[in-house]
Amino acid sequence: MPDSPWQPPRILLAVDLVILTLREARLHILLVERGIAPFLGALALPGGFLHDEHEDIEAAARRELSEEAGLSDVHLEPLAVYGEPDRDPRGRVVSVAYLAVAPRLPEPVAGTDAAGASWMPVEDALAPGTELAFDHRRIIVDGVERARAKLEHTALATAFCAETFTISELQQVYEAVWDVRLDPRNFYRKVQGAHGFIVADGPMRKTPNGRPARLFRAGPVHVLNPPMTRP
Amino acid sequence: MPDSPWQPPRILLAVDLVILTLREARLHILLVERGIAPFLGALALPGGFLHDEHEDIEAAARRELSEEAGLSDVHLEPLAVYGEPDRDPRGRVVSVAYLAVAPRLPEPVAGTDAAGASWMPVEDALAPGTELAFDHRRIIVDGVERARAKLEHTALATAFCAETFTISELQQVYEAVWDVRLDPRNFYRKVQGAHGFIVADGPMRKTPNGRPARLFRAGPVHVLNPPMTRP
DNA sequence: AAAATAGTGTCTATAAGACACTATCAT
DNA sequence: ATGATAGTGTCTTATAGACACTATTTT
Repeated sequence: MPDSPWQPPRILLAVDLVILTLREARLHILLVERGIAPFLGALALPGGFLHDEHEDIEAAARRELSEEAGLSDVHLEPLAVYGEPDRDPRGRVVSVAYLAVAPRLPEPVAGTDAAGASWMPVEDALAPGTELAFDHRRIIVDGVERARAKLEHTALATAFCAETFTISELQQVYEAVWDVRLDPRNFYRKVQGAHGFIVADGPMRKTPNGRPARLFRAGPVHVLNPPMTRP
Repeated sequence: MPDSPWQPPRILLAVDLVILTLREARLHILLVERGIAPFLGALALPGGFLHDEHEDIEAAARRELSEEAGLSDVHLEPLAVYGEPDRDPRGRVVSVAYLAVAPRLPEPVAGTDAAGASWMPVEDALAPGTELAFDHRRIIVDGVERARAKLEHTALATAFCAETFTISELQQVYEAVWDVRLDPRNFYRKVQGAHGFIVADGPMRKTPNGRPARLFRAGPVHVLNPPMTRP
């Protein structure tokens, strides 16, 4: 008697989000505390399963971004796929990870699903003592490394800033993500030399302390030329 | 009465392979002609569905590499995920694309599943007149762009070469993938200056025409420092 | 010898980092 | 005035490309 015809297996598809922002000049990531097994109580990336068979994957990522983090209109890009057969003890789950970058914002909105989410310095999140669910440590490492690399030759840094920003605020982004100190004077000329990276936003000014700085906004160019080289 | 509890949807997972090599100093890609609908008769990337629920995704890519292309032991790395809801008319299929780079090889082995596969210049594959299945044109573009970018700061170029190679062979890789002409003398010094990129393979020699060249093999370093900059 | 490719040396234009200096604010 | 940050100018050094030149082979 003939075998029943071979059918490809069906698997579960999840999205996970590495959401980065800057707080107090340090790189932070948004993590949620898991309320159910497995990894109950451990920290995890915001994310979840595809809602239905026809949902677009990036749309699912934006939905989770909104539901779990209360964020919209932030930079979002595919990061990688994580599909090890045993990465989820409940069964075969393939996850598409996204990298999101948000400007400086207040705490995750309490009273929403985002209430369980909190910003944590990336350094702490990756410290040996921090218990992270699934393979999320690896995903965070990959996401941070992606951000570091993209700062070099794309305008990603502006996604960490508000609509308008000063050059020294932009410098803080580079210093926090790369974890280095940069010379403000050379940084100033370098960032100005990358055509279309940033454009002046009127002769407006601002006053933290010291001479007021000119305000800029993200320019039309997303690929930096020349690139910002890491020391 | 209560709704039945929500269950996440299950989807089909495929792998697709962008397999690049060098033939006659031009960048080629391995394509198969589809023998079944949809896109019957169109060219497509080698690939297929996950075999069973427990198969590792990269293992599936290597399996297809062997079954459809007769290749083993070649460079293989994840490229991206393609999951548009309507990318496959048969239903929801999410594909994980891989980039493979093979050294110069004879034709795909006839008499195997690879018989239907053939090497084609990338330029021809991407020409407007070429009919490609699914979203494979986009995947090829992404794969080639990935190769171009990785040549700059990794040792990927050596994956296009045999075990040992001359510096001018390595230069041909860069010229074909980047589609530029490079000065052999500056290339020579530059490639030598990237520590650990290539190492001499004895004082051996070789004879195409002109002075014999020294032979090298891939060095231990995979991240180039300084990088090979594109003109 | 001529042609061809391998390999070395050197010059020049440019870019990157160090850092002195000026400008404009708060106190 | 002092301190702080913004912004400009300049010098030095490292690097990328142009290209002359030597070396070693085949025909």
